[in-house]
Amino acid sequence: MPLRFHNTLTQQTQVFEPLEGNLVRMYTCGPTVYDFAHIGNFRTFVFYDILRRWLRLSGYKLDHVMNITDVDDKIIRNATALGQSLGQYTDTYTKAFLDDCATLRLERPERLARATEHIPQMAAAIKKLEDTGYTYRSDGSIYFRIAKFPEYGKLSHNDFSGIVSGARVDVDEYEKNDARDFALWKAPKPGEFNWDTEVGTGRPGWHIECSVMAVQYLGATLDLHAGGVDLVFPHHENEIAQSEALTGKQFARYWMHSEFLLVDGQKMSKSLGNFYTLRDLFGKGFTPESVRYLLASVPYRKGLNFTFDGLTSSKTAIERLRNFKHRLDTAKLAPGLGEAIQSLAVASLKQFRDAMDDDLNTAEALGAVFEFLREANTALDAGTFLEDNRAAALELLNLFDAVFEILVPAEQAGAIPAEEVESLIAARTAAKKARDFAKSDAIRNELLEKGVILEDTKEGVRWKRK
RNA sequence: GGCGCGGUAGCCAAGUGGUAAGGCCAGGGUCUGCAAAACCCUUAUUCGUGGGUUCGAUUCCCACCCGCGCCUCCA
Repeated sequence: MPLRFHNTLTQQTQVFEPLEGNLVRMYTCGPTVYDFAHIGNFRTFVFYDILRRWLRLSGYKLDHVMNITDVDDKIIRNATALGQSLGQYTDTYTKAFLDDCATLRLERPERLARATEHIPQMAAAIKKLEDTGYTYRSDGSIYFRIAKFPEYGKLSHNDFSGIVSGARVDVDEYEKNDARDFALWKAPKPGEFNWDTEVGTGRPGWHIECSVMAVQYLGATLDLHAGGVDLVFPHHENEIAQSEALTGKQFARYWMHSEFLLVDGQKMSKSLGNFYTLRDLFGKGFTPESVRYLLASVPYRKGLNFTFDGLTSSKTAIERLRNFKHRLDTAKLAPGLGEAIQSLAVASLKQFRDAMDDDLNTAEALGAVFEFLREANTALDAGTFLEDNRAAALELLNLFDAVFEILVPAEQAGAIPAEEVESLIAARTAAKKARDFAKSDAIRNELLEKGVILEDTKEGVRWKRK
C-alpha cells in the first residue's frame, strides 16, 4: 500500500510523493525556548519522530530542518527579569530541550536552526517583501498586508474576504491597517534586545523565521511541513503568505498537524495543576519509554488524553513486549518451520506496514504486533513455533522497535550492578537446591527491594529490573 | 458565531455498508517448595441522541446534544 498522509491544505488523505526522487525536504516547528517543554509539546515532537522514522523505513532520505525559537516576548521578559543576555537565558532551555529529546529517543533533525542566527536573512526577506509592495510601516514596525495575498486562509480554510478591507482604516489611528495583518518586524523598545538591520532597528516577528530558514535550507518548495494544530492559524497561514509572496512558488506541498494532548480530559494549564514536564513524570517514577510509548500509541491526528493510568498501562504493555523479545532471542526451538505461525508473522508484518502507511496509524500497527505476540506465545508453549519461524518473528518485532524504540530499557542511575545480581542469584539457587527456602526467599526479597524481579522458569532464572 | 477535530466496553483505543482489532484493569487457569514473574483464557447483540437511505449502518445522509482546539506569538 502506498504511503498516505492527511494534508491539512487539501483536507484529504493523499498519497505522499516528494518532489525529487526519494529525498524528503521537511520542516517542523520546534520549541520556543523560554521554559522547559511540557508533555503536550512532546506529543508533537514524538509525532515528528515517528514521521521521520517511518519515512526513513519507507526508503526516503531526509533533509529535515527544525527551528529553535530563541527570541520572543516571553524570552525577552524572562531574560530581562533575570538580568541575563538572551543567549544565556535561551541556552539553558535549549540544552534542556535537547536533553529531553535524547531521553525520549527522538531522532535529531538534520539541522536545527536558531532564529537569532538568521536575523540578517530575515531582514533581507522583509526588504524584498517591502520592495514588492507586500508590507507597510506603522509606528516603526513592518506589517504584512494580507489584502495583497488573495489566497490567505487556504490552509485554515477561513474566508477572510469580508474582513479584509484595509482601506477603511486610518493608518495614523490604528497600529495595523487590518486586524489580520501581522508583524514581520517589530519596532525597537528601549532597554530591550534589538538588532540593527537593513530594514531598521528592532526584532523579528514570530512567523518570518520559519519562512526564511525553511527556504534558505530546503528551497522554495518543501515536501512536508508539520506542527501542532494550534499553529494552523495564524502561524502556518502567515508562513504561507510570506513565503509565497517571497518566492512566487508553493511553500509546502503537504501540511501535517498533530492534535492536542489533554490531561484528564482538560487542557493542560498551570492554574489547574495538571501541567507536566518530563522531569515531573520521571520524578514520579515513570520511565522515558513509558512516556514515549504512550505519546506514540495514539495516532497523531486524534486528541490524546494523558493520564497516569495511561502511563502505568504503557509500562505493563512494554514489559510484555520485552518479555516476548527475550523469549524470541533465547528460546530453544526444534528445527523446522511452523506453517501457521509463519503465515501469521507475514500477515502481521504486512498489517503493521499498511497501518503505518495509512497516515501513521500507530494504534493499528500496535494491534498487529500484540495479536502476533499472543499467537506466537501460544505456539511457543505448544511447540509449534520452530527454529525457522524465529527470523520472521524477529523481523516484525525489530520493525516495531525501529518505530517505537522502547524495547531496550534506559540505564538507571544508582541501580544494583548486574554482577552483584548474578552472584546473589547463584547463592539463592544453591540455597534452593539445599532446600533452604528461608535463605532463598530472603535473597529473593533482598533483590526485590533493590528493584530486581526474578523469574523462575524451566530454563533457569531470568531477572529484570523493576 | 466561523473554521477544524472528536464522542466505540471500567480506562486507553482501531475499524468496516454485512454484522465490533489491540492495550490496561478485573475474573479464571497453567507453572511453582510457597510466591512472584511469565504465559494463556474470559469480558461491548453494541459503537452520543433522534430521524432517513438501504435487504442490511457503528460505518452513508440530515438534525440535534456533548467534549476539545483555533479565530491576539499556546505543540
